[in-house]
Amino acid sequence: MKVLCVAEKPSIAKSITEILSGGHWQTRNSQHPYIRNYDFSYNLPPPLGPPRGGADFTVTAVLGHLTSSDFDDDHRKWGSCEPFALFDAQIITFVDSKLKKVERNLMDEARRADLLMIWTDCDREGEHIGSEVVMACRKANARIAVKRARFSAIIAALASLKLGSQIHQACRQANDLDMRLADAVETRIALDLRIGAAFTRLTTLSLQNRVPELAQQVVSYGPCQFPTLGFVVDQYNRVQSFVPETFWYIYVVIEREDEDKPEGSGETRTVEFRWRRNHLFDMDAAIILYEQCVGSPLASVVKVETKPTTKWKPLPLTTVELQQSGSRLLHMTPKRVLDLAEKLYQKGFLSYPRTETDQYDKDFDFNSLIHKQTLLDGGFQKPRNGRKNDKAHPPIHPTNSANNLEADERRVYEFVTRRFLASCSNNAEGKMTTVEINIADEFFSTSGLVILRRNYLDVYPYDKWSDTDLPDFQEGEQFMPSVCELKEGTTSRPNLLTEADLVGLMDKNGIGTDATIAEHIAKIIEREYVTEKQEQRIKYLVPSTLGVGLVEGYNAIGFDRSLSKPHLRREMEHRMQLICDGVQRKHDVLQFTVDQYKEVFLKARREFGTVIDCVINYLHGDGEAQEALRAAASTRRGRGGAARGARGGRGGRGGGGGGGAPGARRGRNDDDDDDDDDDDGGGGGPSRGGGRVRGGTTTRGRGGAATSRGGATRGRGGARGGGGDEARPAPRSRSRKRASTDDDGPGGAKMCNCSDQAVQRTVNKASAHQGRKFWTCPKPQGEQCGFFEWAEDGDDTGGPVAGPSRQASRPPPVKKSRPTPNNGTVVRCECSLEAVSATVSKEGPNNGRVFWRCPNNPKARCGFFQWDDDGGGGAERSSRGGYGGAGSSGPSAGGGAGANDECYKCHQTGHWASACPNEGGGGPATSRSKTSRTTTGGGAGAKDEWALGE
DNA sequence: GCAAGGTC
Repeated sequence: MKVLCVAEKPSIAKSITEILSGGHWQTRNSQHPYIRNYDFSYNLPPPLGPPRGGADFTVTAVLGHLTSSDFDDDHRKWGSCEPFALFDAQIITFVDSKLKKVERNLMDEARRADLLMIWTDCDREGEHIGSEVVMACRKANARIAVKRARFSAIIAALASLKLGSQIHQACRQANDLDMRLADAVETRIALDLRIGAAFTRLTTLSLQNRVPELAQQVVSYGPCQFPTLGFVVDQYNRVQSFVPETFWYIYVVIEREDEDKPEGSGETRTVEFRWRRNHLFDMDAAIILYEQCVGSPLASVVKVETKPTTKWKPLPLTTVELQQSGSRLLHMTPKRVLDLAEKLYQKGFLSYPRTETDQYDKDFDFNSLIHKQTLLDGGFQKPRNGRKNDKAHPPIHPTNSANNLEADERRVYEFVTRRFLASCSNNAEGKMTTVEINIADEFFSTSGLVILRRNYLDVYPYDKWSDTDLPDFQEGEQFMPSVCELKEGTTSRPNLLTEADLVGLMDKNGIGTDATIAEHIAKIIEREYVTEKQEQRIKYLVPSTLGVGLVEGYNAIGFDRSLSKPHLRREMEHRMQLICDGVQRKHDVLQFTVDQYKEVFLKARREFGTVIDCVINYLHGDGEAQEALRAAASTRRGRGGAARGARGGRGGRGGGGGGGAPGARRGRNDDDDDDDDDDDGGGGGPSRGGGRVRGGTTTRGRGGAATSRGGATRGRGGARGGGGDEARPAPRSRSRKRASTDDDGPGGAKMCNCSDQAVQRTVNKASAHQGRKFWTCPKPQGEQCGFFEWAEDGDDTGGPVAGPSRQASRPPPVKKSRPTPNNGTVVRCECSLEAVSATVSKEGPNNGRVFWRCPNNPKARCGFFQWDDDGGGGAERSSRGGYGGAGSSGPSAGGGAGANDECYKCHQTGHWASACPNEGGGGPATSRSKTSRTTTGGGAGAKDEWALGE
C-alpha cells in the first residue's frame, strides 16, 4: 500500500518525516526547487492501513495555497466592464505558473498512491489548502482515498521526541477533511476579490478622471486596508481635536534625614506625596482645599502598609506579540521583525514564527531547549498559559543556539530567546510599602518598592522594575511638610499611533491575520494613504491628505456601516464562522454578502462626488465643507507636511492652509518638526511650580508651612508677582532630579526630571497662552518625564493669566457620568475627560486586555479604570459616534435606506435587494430585510440584528 | 493597475 502525505510547507513535511520514519528515510527531489519527497516505510494498522500494517509512505508538501483566483477574460481587464459587473462576474480558479511544478509533483506522486493523507496546518486556511491538494491529486488519480491528519504543536527541526506520539496518533487516527472550513475560505477568497476589485476600480478610475495629481495612481480599497487606514485617521482626529484642560492639585513633599548617611550629617531625602483627589478642574475648589492645608499644615501618618507584590513574567510569544513588542523594544517595523523571524526560522534557529498560540503543549520538551541556551542556570518554572491556541504551532521559541547572525537578526533572536527563558523563569517578587498621610482632612500617599527576587528580570532586561526607596514612617507620626504647593497642570494630548499600537488594534478588531497584519500596514503606506513620522526613536503614523480625504469622503456618504471601520470585516468573518459551524451554506452567504456590498457600491457610485470633493478639498486645502464638518478643529495645528496639508484642507488656521498645496500629500513631514511640540505646553504635565498660584507655596523647613498662604489668594486674584517667587521653596529643598527655575544643570542649564537639559518651546495653539515660552523635557512624546515650566523671561509680564479670566474661558464643565459603554456614550474618567483606551502590556493575567483610563499624564491622572470587555463594545466607544452608524456620519444621515434607495434588482423601494420579494429566495437565515429596516426607521433596529458576537 | 491569504 502506498500512502502520500502532503504538508502545507516543506519544513513540516520534513518534521513529519523525521518523526514517523524514526530517522530512516530517503529523499528525492521534485521538479520544484523547494519541494522534496521523503520515502520510508511505516506501520499503519487497519482500518487505514493494510491488514499487516506495512505501508510505503511518501511525504511531500505544497507552498501554501496552490491555486489563485481571478476574473474571466471578459472582466479581468479594467476597461472590459463596469466595476459593478465584478460582483457577478465569473471567477476562474487556476494553478499559477509558478506553482505548476508543485502541482505536477503532487500528480506524479498521487498516481502511484492508494491513500492521500492531508497534513496541512490545522486551521481554516489549512483545510482549504488540503482541498486544493485533493483536487490536484484526483486529476491524476480519481480513485485515490483521502484522509486528513490532525495534529498540533509540531516543532520544526529538532522536534522533541515526546511530541512524536502525537504525530503517530494523528496519522493512525486520520479522519476526513472538513469541507465546511474549506468552503468558508473559498467564500472569503471570492468576496475579497469581488469587493476589493470593484471598489478599487471605482475609486481609482473616478479619482483619476477628476484629480490630475492622482492620474497615475492606484487608489485601492480593501476590506482590511481601509479599516487599517481608518484607525490611523481616527487617532489623528483625536489628536487634532484635543483641547487641553487646566487642572490644579496640591503637591506635598517632605524631607527626612537620610538613614543611610551618618546621623547628624544633615543629608536628607525627599519624598513626594500624591493627593488622593489627584487633581481638580475647579480652581476655586482646589484653592479652598489648599488653603485649609496651608492653614493647618501638620501632617499625620494614618497608614503604613507593606504588601508582597509580583511582577509577572511574560507569556509565551505569539506572532502579534512578537511584532508589537519587537517593534517597540527593537525599534523596527513590525514587518521587519517578522521578516527577520522568518529568516531565523528558515535557518533553523527559531520555531515557526506565525502562530496565535501562547500556551505550550503539556508534553513540550523545555529542558533540551533550555540547555542549548547558556543564559539560565536551573530554576526552571513552567510557562504561564495564555488564552490562545491555534492548534497548529507552539509559541515562538528558539530551536537552536545561534552564532554569526547579522546585527538585526541577532537582536530578534535574542529577544525571542530571552522571552522564552523569561517565560520559563519565576515571576519577580518584591514588597510594596504604601504610606498615607492626612493634612487638614486631605489625604496624600506615597509608595516604595523593594525588590526581593528579580528572577525572570535578570534574563529579560526589556522589563523595568526598580526599587523606590522610602524612608521609615510610623503610623501616628506627625510632621510638618517641607513643601505644600498648589500646582497647575493641563491634560495632555494623545499621541498618534505607532505601528505597534496599530498592530494591537488590528488584532483586537480581527483585521488581517497574524501573518498579514504587517503587510496591510505596509500597503497603506505604499499607497500613500499614510506616512511615517520619526520622532527620536519612535515612529508615528500620520494619515496623508489623501488618506484623510478618502476616509472622510466615504464617511460623508454615510453608509450604514462605514467602509473605514472594522464592522464589515467582522461581519464577514462571523459569516465565515457560520459556514464552518454548518449553520449556513457557502452559496447563501456568498449571495447575501455580495448583495450587501452591491448596495454599498451603488450608493458609493451614486454619491462618489462627495468622495471626490472631499479628496480634492484635502489635497488642495480649500475645504469649507471640512471646516463645517470639523468645527472642533479650530484649536488644531499641523503636524508635519502631510498633516499640514490636511489641516489646510479643513480650513486650518489663519494662514490659509499653505501646506495644502497640490501634492502636499506626497510632501515629507519632516520639514517643520522643530516646533513640533510647541503647543504641547499643556501636554508636558503638571507645571513645576509654574502655576499662577505658585506664590502659595509654603516656605521650606519645619514650621514654616503656612507663611505664604496669601500667595494663593494672589494667584486667584490674578496678580502675580515677586512675592510668589520668593515664597517658593529654596532650590536645595528639592531633590536633585527636580528642575526648577533656579535649578541647576551644568552652566545653569534648565534640567528636566530625567536630568536631561530641558528645551524651550513656544505655545502655538490659539489659547490664553499662545506665544508664551516654556521649558519641557527634550524627549519625544510618550517618553517625556512630564517636566513643564513656563519660561519667565519671555514676553510674559505676569498679570491675570491663570486666574478667573482663564476660568471664564474654559468650556463649561462637563457633567460627570459613569461610562455607559453599551449605548455609545463616550467613556469619561473621574475628571470628566474622555477616557482613553490602552492595552495591558504588563505581563500578568490581564496581559493584552484593553482598559479605559484617565487621559492625563501619569502624575495628574485620576484613578479611573475600567476594563473594556466588561462593558462590551471596544474601540468603537472611543470614536464617539460608534462605528458606522449612519446617523452619525454625514450629510445623508437618517438611516441607510433613504428615500432614493431602491432595490437594484426590481427598482422598487421598501426593501433591499438581499430580500427582494420579486427575485425569489431571500438571504440566509440571519438576513435582515429592507422592509424591517425602513419601517423601523433604519439604523438601530437593523443594526442590532448585525451586532454580531459582541 | 484591484483583495487577502498561504509560503519560499
